[in-house]
Amino acid sequence: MLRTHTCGELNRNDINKSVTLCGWVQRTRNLGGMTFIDLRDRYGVSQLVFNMETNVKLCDQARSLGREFVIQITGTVAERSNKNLKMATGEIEIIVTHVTVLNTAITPPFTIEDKSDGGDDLRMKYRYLDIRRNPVKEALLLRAKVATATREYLNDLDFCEVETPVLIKSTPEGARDFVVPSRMNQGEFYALPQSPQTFKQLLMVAGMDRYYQIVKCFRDEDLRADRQPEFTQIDCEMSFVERADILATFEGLIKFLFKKVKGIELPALPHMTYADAMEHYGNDKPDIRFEMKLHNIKHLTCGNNFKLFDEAETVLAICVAGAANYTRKQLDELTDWVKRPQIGATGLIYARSTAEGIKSSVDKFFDANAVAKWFDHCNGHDGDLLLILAGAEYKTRKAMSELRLEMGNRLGLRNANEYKALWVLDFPLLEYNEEEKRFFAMHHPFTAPLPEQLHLLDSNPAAINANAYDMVINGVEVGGGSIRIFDKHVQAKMFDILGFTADEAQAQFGFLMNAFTYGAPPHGGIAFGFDRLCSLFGGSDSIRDYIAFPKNNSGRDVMIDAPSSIDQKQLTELAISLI
RNA sequence: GGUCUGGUAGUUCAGUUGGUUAGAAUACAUGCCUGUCACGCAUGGGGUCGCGGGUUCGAGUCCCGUCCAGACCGCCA
Repeated sequence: MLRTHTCGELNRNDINKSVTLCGWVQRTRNLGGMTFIDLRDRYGVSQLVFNMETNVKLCDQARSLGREFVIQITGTVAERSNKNLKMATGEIEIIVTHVTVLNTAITPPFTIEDKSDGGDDLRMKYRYLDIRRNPVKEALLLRAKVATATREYLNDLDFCEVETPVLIKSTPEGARDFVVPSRMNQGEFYALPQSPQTFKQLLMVAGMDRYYQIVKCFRDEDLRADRQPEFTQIDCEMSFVERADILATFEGLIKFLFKKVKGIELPALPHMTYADAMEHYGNDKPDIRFEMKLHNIKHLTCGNNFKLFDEAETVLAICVAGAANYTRKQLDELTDWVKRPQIGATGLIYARSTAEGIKSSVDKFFDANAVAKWFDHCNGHDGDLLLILAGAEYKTRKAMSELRLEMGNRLGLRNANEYKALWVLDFPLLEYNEEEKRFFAMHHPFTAPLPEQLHLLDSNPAAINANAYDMVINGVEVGGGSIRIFDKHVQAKMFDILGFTADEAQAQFGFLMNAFTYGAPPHGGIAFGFDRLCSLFGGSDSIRDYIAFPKNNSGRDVMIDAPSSIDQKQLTELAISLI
């Protein structure tokens, strides 16, 4: 070992010990007769002292050390005369007797400090320097902690971690696949898994009973702050269970993680149906840290010759508690906000309830009594502000959901240190696509209908709810899953409803349907977005902070400059010609 | 595919109505300084104003195009 201790562990108990440390030069403070160096490693920072009176040559050597030089020093731990209580090692310093430069370094493109002067772009290009910084390092350590705790919980419950292949078969449903050409099978392609879905179901057929895997998944879709082309899931599956068993097991997991990682006792997770979530929050992943529910006031607004409301499919209101003092300027600004193309509302109607009475932006059409009824319907009181959007059902509900979250942000109701988790249940099984004139599976084609609705598969499949569930925390979908179809006839019927011919189904998923003929147990599972979970624990909106080497907005790794073109020889081997 | 925002020193940014030699902070270099810890002080070097075109006597500034980055919409079973 090149060192006896780390830079973060020494304290007053180590005084007079002779130690050897290795690390990077964080900063040099040259005071003339005396030089201080902060030496940094993964564990912390220790101050080194060099004194001109004691050793001129050593002092000169210390002064010549540049930022980020890698050095090894030997010296004696001493108590500081001036203590720095802001530092973990601030009571001691090392009186250095010997310095070895292990490596020099050129000046880094940005400062290696907690609050770096580097922009995102630059920090990604030099991610290996970025990770030297505390915030990024801590994020990776947090991630490792979450992974360890996950394995601890699942291993204790006899879950078996199994690796599934990364080179698999492309399937048309769902997200775009990343594809990999096969040299040995020219003209054919592997796909990278969007999830190990079919493999974990096959493991259930194989009798593995309880499986999990912390696994990379790949989706070739456009990116967001919380979406990467390769991301990590905690992928789980269980046999001989019903929905309640899965919910209990993985509610247990999330509670365990909160306890272990954050020291928080999470209360029991409430259950909410998809229908209720859409009605009250306009959203299938409601943020229930605050109320401000959506109310349909269409029935209270008809027949007053106000064309907008009369012709609207839906009139939705939210009651913003205590916001009646919003100024005209603020309301105009909110109106502009909802009119942005991303939200797409045509306008915003508001009403204030104050001690002086009720005033609305539609006073011309509705008297105070009429508007008072709206307030009553929304459980509003004096001092509250009603915000109203009207229009087509789907679009208006979506816009109102966005407005609700925005008001939550503006009023500080979305505290990153407060956690409200819930289960959303009973999603529709199918979605009808108008363009393609066919049904798509809302979750995936292996999701079982609710048992009591199984008979509707023939008569009215659109009315069926899936035996599926999402875990939502603070408005973030952290996990989702379902009880699976394990009957080959039901699975065949499902493919039929989704518009697969028997031959197509056999070609795509024959391996699974064949497996189901050999005795598939009832089973179900769930997958958690591991990166999102980590960012939630870390209190950040961006999962990139919790991924060691993330891709940028355009799916590029700017550090290694990937993707990149390949040479003609490689293309020829693969029998690929570019357009 | 679309909307919006940004691109000026190594870095983070400012730059007025289009007008003299494009600034600040920090980083870097040199010198001074014996208790600093965001050390201090002094001096210095450092610019293809993303790129291309246009308007103009004159463009960092206005216009068009393009590239890059970020946020969002579409997309993400």
